[in-house]
Amino acid sequence: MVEVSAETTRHEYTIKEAAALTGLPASTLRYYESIGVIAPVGRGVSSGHRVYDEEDLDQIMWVACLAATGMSVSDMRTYVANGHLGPSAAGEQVELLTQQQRRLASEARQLVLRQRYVALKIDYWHAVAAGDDGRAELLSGEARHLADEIKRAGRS
Amino acid sequence: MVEVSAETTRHEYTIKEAAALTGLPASTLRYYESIGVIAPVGRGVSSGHRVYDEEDLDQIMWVACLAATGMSVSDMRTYVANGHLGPSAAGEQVELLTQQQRRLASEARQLVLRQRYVALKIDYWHAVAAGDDGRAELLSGEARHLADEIKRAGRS
DNA sequence: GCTTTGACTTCGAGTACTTGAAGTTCCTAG
DNA sequence: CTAGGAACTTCAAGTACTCGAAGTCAAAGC
Repeated sequence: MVEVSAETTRHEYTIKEAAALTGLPASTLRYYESIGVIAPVGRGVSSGHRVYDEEDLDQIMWVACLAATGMSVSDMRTYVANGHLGPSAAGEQVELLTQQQRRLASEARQLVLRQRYVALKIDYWHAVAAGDDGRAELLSGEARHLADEIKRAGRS
Repeated sequence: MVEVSAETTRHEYTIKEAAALTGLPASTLRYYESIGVIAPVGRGVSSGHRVYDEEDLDQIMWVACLAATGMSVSDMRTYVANGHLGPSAAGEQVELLTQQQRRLASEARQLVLRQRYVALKIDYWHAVAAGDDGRAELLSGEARHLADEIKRAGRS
């Protein structure tokens, strides 16, 4: 069907793979493309399906960083249009990726707290079901304390 | 203007105070009330403004916790409704919470992989900026390998 | 060769807030 | 007592996805 490229092996990805790689859902990738935040992606000749290459992935990663730092889509569009995107802005890329790294770390911390909170609540309801009011009371207090911790972590 | 409280001090709060105490914006409190996630709040007789008491605050705290764990509003509504039923609804509560726990665990796995990916991308751009094409190539390959891993994890 | 399965496509509607407009009401100060 | 401003009210529209329906395309099984 498709003849093999003679020289470089060009890595290509489906939208699902691109989504897994960049952390953005496939629906969001389509949405971003439709509103012009990311450049139009190439299509498979016969299928019409989106085909992402490494360059696309770098671009999406960059946009994902902008989105993660709380930039609105209209601002992102402007920023991307102003040519801040691409290898020439490597320094800027690193800075935003570092920011993204911090955000992911914070997200991970919050996730752990939430997991503990949910686990606590499950214990609580088990205690209630077992009629152990003393233990239920204790766990309820613990959950409340943890809720405060979650809120504190969320503000950071 | 000084009210003569007969016995106990009844704590009452404006929507702004309730927002500050529970961590949810005032607009969200109004929204949650309008869709029935929290019970209708009492109103000032002459002003028509919302007046929150301690019980309201407890309920909102609880809903804020559910929201923080990423639960949908319709699930929250069910959950809160069941909460008033006491121990008899414990089974359903546990089921909902266990579902939430699984979701959070999967999210955590994805997060770790994404952190590694971003770290790799930072190293990559450092290498590009330094003109170290060999290292850049190497890191690019590693990123691709990690991409496969993320792809595998995404299927679970 | 045909059919089924599954991933992709677009498009329009739904979700969970969020913001803005326009209109009260509360409070403070002159 | 009255004027001004902050804070509240509702309601409508905007935002940034997110989902479901209906259709297309390609490889695997019979």
